[in-house]
Amino acid sequence: MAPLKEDVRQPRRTRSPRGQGDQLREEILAAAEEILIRTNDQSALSIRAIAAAVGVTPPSIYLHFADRTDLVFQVCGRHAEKLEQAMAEAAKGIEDPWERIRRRGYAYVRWGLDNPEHYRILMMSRPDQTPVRFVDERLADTAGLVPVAADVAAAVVSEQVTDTDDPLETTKILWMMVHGMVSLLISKPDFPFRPVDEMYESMFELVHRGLAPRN
Amino acid sequence: MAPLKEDVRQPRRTRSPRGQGDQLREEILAAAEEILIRTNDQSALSIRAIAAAVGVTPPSIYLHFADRTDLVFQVCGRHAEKLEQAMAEAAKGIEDPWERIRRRGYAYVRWGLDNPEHYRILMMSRPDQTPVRFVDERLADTAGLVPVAADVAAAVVSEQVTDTDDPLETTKILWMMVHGMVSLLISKPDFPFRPVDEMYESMFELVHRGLAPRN
DNA sequence: TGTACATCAGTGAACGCGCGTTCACTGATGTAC
DNA sequence: TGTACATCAGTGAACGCGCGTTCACTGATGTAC
Repeated sequence: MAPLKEDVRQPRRTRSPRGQGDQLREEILAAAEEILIRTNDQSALSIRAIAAAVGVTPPSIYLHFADRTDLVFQVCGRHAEKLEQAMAEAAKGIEDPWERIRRRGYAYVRWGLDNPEHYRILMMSRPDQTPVRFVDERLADTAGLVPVAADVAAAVVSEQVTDTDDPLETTKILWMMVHGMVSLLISKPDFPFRPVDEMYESMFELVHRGLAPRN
Repeated sequence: MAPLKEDVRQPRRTRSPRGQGDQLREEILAAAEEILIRTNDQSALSIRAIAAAVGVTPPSIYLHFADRTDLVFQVCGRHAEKLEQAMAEAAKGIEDPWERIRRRGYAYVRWGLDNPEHYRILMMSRPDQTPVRFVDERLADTAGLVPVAADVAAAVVSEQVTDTDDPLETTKILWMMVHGMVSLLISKPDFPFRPVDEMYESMFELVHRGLAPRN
């Protein structure tokens, strides 16, 4: 075992003025965020490491979070919102349902690749290491499934998609596909894949043809 | 932290006769296997837990494995072979390339769901926690990509598939899709998915239509 | 205006845990002479 | 046939590590009277 410990201890933080105790809370979340991005390793997110990064002692963390799990989950939550936002942003102003789906999917893939460790916690972790709201049906909102399902339904109406399946179920299949792309790229960074954009277009094209009505 | 430690310590193992030292090696791998299946948790696979399960002291492990990583990777290796075998088995005796692809894909999904923690180690872990041979291009053999690519090529020849793309690249897309299905089902066991078989058929049908030539 | 007191935002030291790994050893069994 | 010796398959005790968490405390700041 390497006994090395990259110590990013900050100088001791000056105490918050009375009434502004919640400020530390924000700093803790920000530091956790930063550690996650820098190390790309969830296990580096220890109470002690965070405390050191903030410039505070470990017990201080407990003034704002019940335990480590609570803290990690809150970090997650913040990012899940960003994923949703990214997807919504991508579809904004676009009318064509297929194009909306395409863009949302791409935004999903991009977000995952840009935030690999967040994506890993949210979507690739053991269920007991994932916030409750990301394990069951409530996930549907978070993963942005519902809006996509609406687009699929709209595509059915405009006869761009065959009416063979429940839109939400079709959406889950699409989710699996983009998830497969993101997670494989994250887990196998050295595998000779083509550039993401190309692969995404190939996959989307395939799906497009697969769902389009036969003429 | 729960101070509980499920102790599955076995009675002390009787020493192997002279010349049969390698027997312990097999017992260690078997015990590791068993722990992985029982706990479904890679982190439960500690040197100490394995030693306890075999009925031997921790240092004995080092008589047969360089370190923990070595051990875990060897456990992986064994299972990767089984995955390959399962896929080969599934296609045996089938002539139609598409049907071969369909069966191989299904075998892949099934194997992953039947061996979730093995699948997790092989395909969903951080690259530095995965055996070297499963991170780069050598993976292509292991994940069973090459035979599938051959089937895709055969399908192109028999005009069941449009000749738009490199068969191996198409296969990688297919891999992403089945991987997405397996890994999402593993990570989100409480999410309301339809039964695997149904989902797999939906997905395969979509792919089938997507790759088939327009008539 | 002065002072006792409550509150707030933390600190310091310690707890017990499981972990991978090392090192010197032991004791049975086979082999050479 | 007897005995010294090498080898083999392990053991026992300890190392130092980082971890989450608890507990009694401190010292500045505001508030009540």
